[in-house]
Amino acid sequence: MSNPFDRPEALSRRGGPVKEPLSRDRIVTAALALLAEEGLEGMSLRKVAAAVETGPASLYPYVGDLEGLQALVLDRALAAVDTSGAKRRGRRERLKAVLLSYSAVLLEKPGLAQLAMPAPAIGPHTMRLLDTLLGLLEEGGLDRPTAAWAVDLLFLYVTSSALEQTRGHDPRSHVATIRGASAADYPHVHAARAELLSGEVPERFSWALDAVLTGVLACPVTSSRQGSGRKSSR
Amino acid sequence: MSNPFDRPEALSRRGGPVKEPLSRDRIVTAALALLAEEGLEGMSLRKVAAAVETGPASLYPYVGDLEGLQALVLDRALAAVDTSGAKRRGRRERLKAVLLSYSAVLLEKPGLAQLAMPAPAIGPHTMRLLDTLLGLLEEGGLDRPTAAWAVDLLFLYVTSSALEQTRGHDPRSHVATIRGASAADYPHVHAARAELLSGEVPERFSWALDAVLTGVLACPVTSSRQGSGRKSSR
DNA sequence: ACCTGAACACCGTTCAAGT
DNA sequence: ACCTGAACACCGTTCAAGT
Repeated sequence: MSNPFDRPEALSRRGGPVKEPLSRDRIVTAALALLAEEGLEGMSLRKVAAAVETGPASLYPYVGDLEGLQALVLDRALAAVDTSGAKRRGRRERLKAVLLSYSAVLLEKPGLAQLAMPAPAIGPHTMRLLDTLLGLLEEGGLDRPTAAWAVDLLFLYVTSSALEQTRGHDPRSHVATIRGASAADYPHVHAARAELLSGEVPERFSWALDAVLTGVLACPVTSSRQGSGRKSSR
Repeated sequence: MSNPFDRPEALSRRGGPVKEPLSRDRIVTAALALLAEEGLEGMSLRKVAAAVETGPASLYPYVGDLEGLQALVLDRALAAVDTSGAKRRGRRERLKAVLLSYSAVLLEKPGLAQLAMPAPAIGPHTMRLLDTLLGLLEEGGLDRPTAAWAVDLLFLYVTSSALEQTRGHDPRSHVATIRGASAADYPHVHAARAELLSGEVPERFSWALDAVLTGVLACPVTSSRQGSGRKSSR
């Protein structure tokens, strides 16, 4: 019952006050704007409250606690994911297009990937994305149990990859650490240091998606055993 | 230069005071204990300082800021990863054994996966793990460019998977959300709801590792093009 | 009854004042 | 010169006092 999407927001009185009344929608909008401008730590309850011109205590009836607000903000942002993917020809291309759109949305605002990583609660837009991916995977020829497990793997990889890209972390330091790896202590890293640092991000991301999709297609879950799935459909 | 492993720690005077002198090692040990007991937010600079009986300002010369302390704690914890993997027969089994050990270490203490996710800085134990994985991938028949990109993919997946497991997040709510998906709004989720929730965690994790490894083996990077890698060895 | 200012119990980081 | 207590500028959350 901790899912903030389930909790009805407090209603403002009819014929309300002169000032624009507070609402969950207004709060989430303000929070998303703050996130875009200042990143995740800029989106504090106190700053959001200030942005809608009230005290921090007033947000609680509308969005619950900080985690609730974050879940609402994430799902609002994911409304921008393009799940149509209609233009591409092959199903695999459509699948990659949806995943790329999801990744692009996460990368658009600085703190979004951080919010998405542990997926605090699933809202309607996240559900739409999940549903689309499941559909494309099944259309692509995966049996249902494999598609169900694969969608988790894909989500996790794309989200964590976006998180890695988002957090600047001065790639400098990693580069320096890898370049500085001695052949004595870390022979494989030393030998592969050029390759470890090679390639542009989109190139690597695209390769990784292809690798995961290829692997998923080649590893049907049902071939071993799959416990609780009820029907062995198709 | 922000890598805390590079910064020499302040030296305590020879023939120091009566009380056990402060040191980076003592601080990191205390912090790791705090992490184990209270989780990530229990490991605040103030609490760590209290644990070593000093004021919060005193930690700065030894570990830098909070991020520095977190990087040191993570790497210390990763010392426990078993990179030998000697017992298993096949190379793929050895690879999986190392990844499972890494995952197990992350899952042992509540906040570790959170620390590892964005990999703030790479310490010696992380490097050892990276080196081992690279070696096993190359032994397994991957060309060097592919192994270099694959190790990133594997790291990201295993770490984010551990993070997902660690953060309790009351799986209840996700279960309820997926169970409650209407056939009208989310047809694929509705149809696959049993499969989405099926399987034990280790089973799913093992399957995902196999899928990723299979995909990686089937998708050599060099087959397309791989920009900056210098030599096309082997 | 609803709303919210002020209070509470924390943070990370800095800096001046002490030894 | 080094070390650190106290101060600074924040947090999320609660609750009593106001309307």
